[in-house]
Amino acid sequence: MAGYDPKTIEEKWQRLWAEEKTWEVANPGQPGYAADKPKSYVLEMLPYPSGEPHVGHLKCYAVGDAIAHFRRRHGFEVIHPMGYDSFGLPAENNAIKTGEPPREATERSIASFHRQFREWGISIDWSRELATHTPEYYRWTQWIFLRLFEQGLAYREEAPVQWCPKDATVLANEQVVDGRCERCGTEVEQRRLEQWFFKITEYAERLLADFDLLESWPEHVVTMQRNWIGRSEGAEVSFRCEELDLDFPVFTTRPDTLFGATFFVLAPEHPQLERLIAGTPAEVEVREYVNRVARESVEDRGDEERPKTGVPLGRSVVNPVNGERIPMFVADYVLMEYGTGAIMAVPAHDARDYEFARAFDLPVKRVIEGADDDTARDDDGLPYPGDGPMTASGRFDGKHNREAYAEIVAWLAEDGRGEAAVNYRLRDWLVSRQRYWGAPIPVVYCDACGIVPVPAEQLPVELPEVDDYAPQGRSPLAAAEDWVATECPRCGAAARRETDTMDTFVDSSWYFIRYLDSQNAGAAWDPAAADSWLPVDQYIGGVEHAILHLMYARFFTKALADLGTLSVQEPFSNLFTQGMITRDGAKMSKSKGNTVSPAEYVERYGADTARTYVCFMGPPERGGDWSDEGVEGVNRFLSRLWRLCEEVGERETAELDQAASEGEVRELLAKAHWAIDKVTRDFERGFQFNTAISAAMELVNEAYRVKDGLLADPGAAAAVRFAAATAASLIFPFAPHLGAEIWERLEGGRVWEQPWPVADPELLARDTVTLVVQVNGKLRDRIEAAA
RNA sequence: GCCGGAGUGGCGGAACGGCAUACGCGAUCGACUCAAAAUCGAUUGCCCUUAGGGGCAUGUGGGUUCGACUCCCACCUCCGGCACCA
Repeated sequence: MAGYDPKTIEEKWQRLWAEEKTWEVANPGQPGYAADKPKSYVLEMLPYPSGEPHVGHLKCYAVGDAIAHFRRRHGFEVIHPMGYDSFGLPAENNAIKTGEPPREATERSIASFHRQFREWGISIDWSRELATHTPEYYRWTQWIFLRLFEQGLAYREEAPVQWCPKDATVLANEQVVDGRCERCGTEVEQRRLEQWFFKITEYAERLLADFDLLESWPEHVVTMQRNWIGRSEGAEVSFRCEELDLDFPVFTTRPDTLFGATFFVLAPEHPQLERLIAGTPAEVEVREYVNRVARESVEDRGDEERPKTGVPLGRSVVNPVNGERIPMFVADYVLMEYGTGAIMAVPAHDARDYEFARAFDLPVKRVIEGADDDTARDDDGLPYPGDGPMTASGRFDGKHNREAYAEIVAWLAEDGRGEAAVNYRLRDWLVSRQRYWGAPIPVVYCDACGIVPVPAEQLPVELPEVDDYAPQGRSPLAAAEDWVATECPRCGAAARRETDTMDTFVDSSWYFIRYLDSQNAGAAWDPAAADSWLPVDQYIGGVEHAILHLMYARFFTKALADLGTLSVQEPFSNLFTQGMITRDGAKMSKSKGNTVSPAEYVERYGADTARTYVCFMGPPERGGDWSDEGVEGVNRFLSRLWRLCEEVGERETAELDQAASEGEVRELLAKAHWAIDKVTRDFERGFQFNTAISAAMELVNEAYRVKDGLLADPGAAAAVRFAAATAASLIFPFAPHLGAEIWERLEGGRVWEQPWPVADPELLARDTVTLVVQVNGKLRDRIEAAA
């Protein structure tokens, strides 16, 4: 009698799945297409191939694979693909450090990921595998770029951008965290550069509205995106500088406080600033201030604690509601990126304006009375951000400010002094990267024709080989002179290629569509394939992508739908975010030396143990601390299940019906049905795999309790066999090799071809309804009424 | 400051408003061993009691209910996100 030997079992089934291509599914029009089955697209976020897979990957794919298996056994045709997000900075930085070309390091890593995914026994349709760094893939990334360009959704513009001096590249706003580069932690600087942008702001409203189309996303992810988009309702109001005949529109969420504006502030980057100060006494001081601000780090500038600074311009604007002339300032607390880069300052009702007014000794004019019970902040209760009746506001005096709000906007709109407006915090997506290891932007610059898109038939614009990957403030591609020099596709004259590459988030914004038709050399995808599988029914990944990747992919889906190439508005109808695994309570990192190598555990305990453990640690959406003892515990359980199977496998067993009479045996059968019911419910309740696995453990424990002394009886042996087979069936989504092996030994055939077991309500009732013990009159009445 | 999420044994964590603490880990004792490992069995929320038994426990304080970890109100603590966004 051999013990549980995962190596033999796992190799056997992995070979079989590979040979039989068990998990491959066909598209419409292909042989084997399951037209009559409901479809389900189960997808885990594709890995970024750098080095070896870590436990985060193990958890993500173990959870995703369990979901895929559940869906299959609930009668769905499941598409479950895999690929690699293989462009990006780490491979390039490694190249700069070691001299190894990024392609080589990346492809080695991909090979390792691929091999380990197979060793984990993940049920992937490998015929659809893709890697975003291959010309076969990025050709279509470029194609999408050009479609967006045609629609005006990709545009080139000079803009102040976030620049990381260490990585020598610009970053998207989303990649700047606390004023630092998300990747390397260096403080970012501001620079003005010509860059490519995607006009995601045009979709701000739809990105917000279409949360309604989603079936199930974690509330906090939706909230994070909502905050990021940052929709504010208010009004745009024009203030006029009469001396220079210039209008300065401002955005305000508080048009009801317009009468309280006592000064006016421009951002240091405001384009009209130069005109306002040229030749005035303020000129020198303002320039110095602007230069000083420009040198400051984004982080320092964003510090709320810092005292307010600024410089008067010596100019004034007229408040359109009352004709008052109010002085103009430049101050760094006003941001060029938000609104119009200029504000009307209402110190009585805004904390920042109030602070500035105190620092510069400016008048504070209250226009909204506080409620009676308002506890004063300062001696006079200002700044007061709340509601109340209007005062010092001309014809609006005495009205409640909420009421006056709409009336003031309407009044301004009558003669074009202002109008209702909506503003977003969201900015356009900066996609240019002055880096080598990315998809080249498929554009040519011609002296005569300007920006010329590369014609579709000339795609892909292949990434050339270079020797030096180190960026020097321009893309390393600029050094590939032969490649840069080209001819204009429009007029044939000498022209130069764009040398920037695309942000890798562009690559990953559409990969889930390419999976559906990844071998298609003639198109990005076949619309019939996309229609048949999209949207992704269940998306699984880390919460760290809550804003970046998930919002970009939503934007792409909408833009592609508008182009007529997709028929869905949202890419992922259900999202599941798995929690992070820590070790000794800390985030794993190589520098801390607390990493866990999945390969090591798979080698020692087998993939089934490793996979089941990460699903058992706790609720999968929550994080958990890795524990070697916990792994042992799961391994113990699988070994016990194996032993149960071996022992019962040697016995004569009767028909289950004949066994079902005796008390203990009946109890075991009830337990099996309870476990079936529990695992099913835990899955449906949001992938509560930890408790589902617990139920399987309880079933095995119960089988052991019953087994001793009863196995000699063929009837009892049949019940134990039933319990073992049931446990194997239930555990299959987590430990597929062992589940398949035990099922084959006890029942014959393939467990994944069995429909998911359904609990017998009669046997269930026995276990669950006996719980009413100390019943009082009322409850007993209710039970009797029900019975 | 704003927005989310969470508070249950020594630990991870279970509980359609109905036996709180399932399952796992750890710990203690025992069986098998020359011994260890593995395996198997027993015990394991806290306090009191020789025992039988009793008392107290789901962050804190109230409320609804025959009955509350669960629902309602207030508060405390921790974690995550956003933050000079006008």
